[in-house]
Amino acid sequence: MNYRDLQVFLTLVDLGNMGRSAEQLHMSPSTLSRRLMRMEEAVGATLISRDTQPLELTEAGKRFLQHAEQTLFAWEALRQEVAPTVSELSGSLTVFCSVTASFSVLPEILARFRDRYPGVDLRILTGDAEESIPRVQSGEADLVIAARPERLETGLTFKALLTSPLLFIAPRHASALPGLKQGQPDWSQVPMILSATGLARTRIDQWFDSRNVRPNVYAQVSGNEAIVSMVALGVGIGVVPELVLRSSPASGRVRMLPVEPELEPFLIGLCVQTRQLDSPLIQAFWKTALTG
Amino acid sequence: MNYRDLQVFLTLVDLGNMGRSAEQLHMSPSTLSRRLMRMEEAVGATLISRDTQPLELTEAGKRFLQHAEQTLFAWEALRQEVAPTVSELSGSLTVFCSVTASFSVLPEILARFRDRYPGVDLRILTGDAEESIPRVQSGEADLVIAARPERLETGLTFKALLTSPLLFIAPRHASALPGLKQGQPDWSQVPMILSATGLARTRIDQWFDSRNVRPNVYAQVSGNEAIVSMVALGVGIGVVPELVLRSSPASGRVRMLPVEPELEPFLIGLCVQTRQLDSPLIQAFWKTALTG
DNA sequence: TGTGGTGTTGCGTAAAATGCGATATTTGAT
DNA sequence: ATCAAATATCGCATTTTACGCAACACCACA
Repeated sequence: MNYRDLQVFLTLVDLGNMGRSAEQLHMSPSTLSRRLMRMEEAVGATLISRDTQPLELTEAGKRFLQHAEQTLFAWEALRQEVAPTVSELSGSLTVFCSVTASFSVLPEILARFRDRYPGVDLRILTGDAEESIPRVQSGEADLVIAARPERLETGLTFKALLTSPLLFIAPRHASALPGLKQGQPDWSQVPMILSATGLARTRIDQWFDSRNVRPNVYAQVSGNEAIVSMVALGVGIGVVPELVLRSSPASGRVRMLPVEPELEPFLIGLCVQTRQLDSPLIQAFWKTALTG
Repeated sequence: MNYRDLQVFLTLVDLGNMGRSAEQLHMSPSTLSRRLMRMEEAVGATLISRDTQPLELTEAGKRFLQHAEQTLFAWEALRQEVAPTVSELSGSLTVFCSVTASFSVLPEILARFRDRYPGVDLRILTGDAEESIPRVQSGEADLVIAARPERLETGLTFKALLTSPLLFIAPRHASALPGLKQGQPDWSQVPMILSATGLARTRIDQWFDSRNVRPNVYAQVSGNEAIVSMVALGVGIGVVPELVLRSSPASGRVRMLPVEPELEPFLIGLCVQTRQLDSPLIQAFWKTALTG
């Protein structure tokens, strides 16, 4: 039994559903399931009755919940109390974050960091992903949260946090688009809505090249979010990272289009000038982001 | 950070010494050292100042000790409270334990078991290791803690708990034994003190056979403890499991004799009739013994 | 009788913990 | 003062553990 388990249990109780909890905890349902089983074996009793929805705590489970809350609270208090100088860390840190990345990891990292280092003046810039590398190189930004570029310039260090597949999306209903029936679309006909620039565009161009197809580019958009909206309107087919799709309000009016071969997924993570890794502020952020 | 870590920390604080703590916790000093380092990283502060002997707690360490005690206490209370029927387990369980095994694992297992299942009437028999298998087969004993025999009869299940090397030992001083100078002894000359029967004797006989030597057996003894005493008196060379040697009061007057090849080590563990593994009492003991 | 959603299991793989041996440093004894 | 024993830590190879994926069994609901 470890403290991470306790946190996992709290989430599970809170959401009352394995799948959703697994998602929020960034793990697979099977892992979560087995983790709960291990906890139950450690306690020596069933904690959660699975035969109802939402999941329901057993008596032992309620007792364990109390224990978990108390212990985690005491643990956090201890860390706050004992951790030296760490909370005295102060200064200013500029983080550049691509819009795509800001949907996923940014909120969590930010919450943890603000909690741990309230004295640090944190400035967040968001913008197009392709600006990220120049910004960190020029020193405008100390850190970047963005997709890993094809080739990483020397002097930069990148550490992945998560991956997100690049997906083809089409309007869910009314597929009255030229070249789009069932089966594979006719790529030379169907109107495409693509990023104007950036890594996603590079990947897509490569994909079409490798199939010797010249796509019918209907619109070039800057900003992945706009792509989802336009596809939802039925204008054409688009390509966006799954992350963007998931958090888009228009995702319900859009469907995934399976293609072969799949586009190489986005690798989203932290990027920083290697020689800056010694700086206490940057080190603090780096660690906060990497250790759950 | 897990609960096992907390227990480890308590032991470390109690003994004030890494090596001894590692021994008591059945782990290597390096493991213990790294474990402590991990804890310190998790807390965010140094817990124990290493530049003194005995080890001394830092301020953060004292605070953490308090947390560890509270948490473990709450955890044990929870288990007691919540574990179903388990504490109501009652009946009688007869455990046969070889003398060799009784030096190592028995006390710990017993302590845990009595603590967890106070209602069970526990009878301990000790005796020669070779009696153990017949006893469990005949049903005189429900469980056996002993060395694993060469060939395990069908219908029996064995689970190892620890290993202990078989060692040649000689008198520490006054090696005025015939055939024993520096270097390898003259095995046909040097007087040997061996177990009369049992697995140890089988192993030794095989060892001499493989070297085509007929040993000069000075005395055949029943009971490994007596061997240590006789060797200490300077009568001859003996062979005993390290476990016996370590807990013998005469171990200081005896020295190990490195030989090639080494004798195959003893495998000490739990043995039970396979079909009995379903019985709640036996299952309880089995689990208690196996899960630290 | 599907159909979408639930939690669980088998299996191959990736990550973490461990032990052994070597090393640097300290402690104690002569 | 100096040697010897003991102590904690580091590097490396191995074992153990946890994980994700995919397939599965189960349930409600249409």
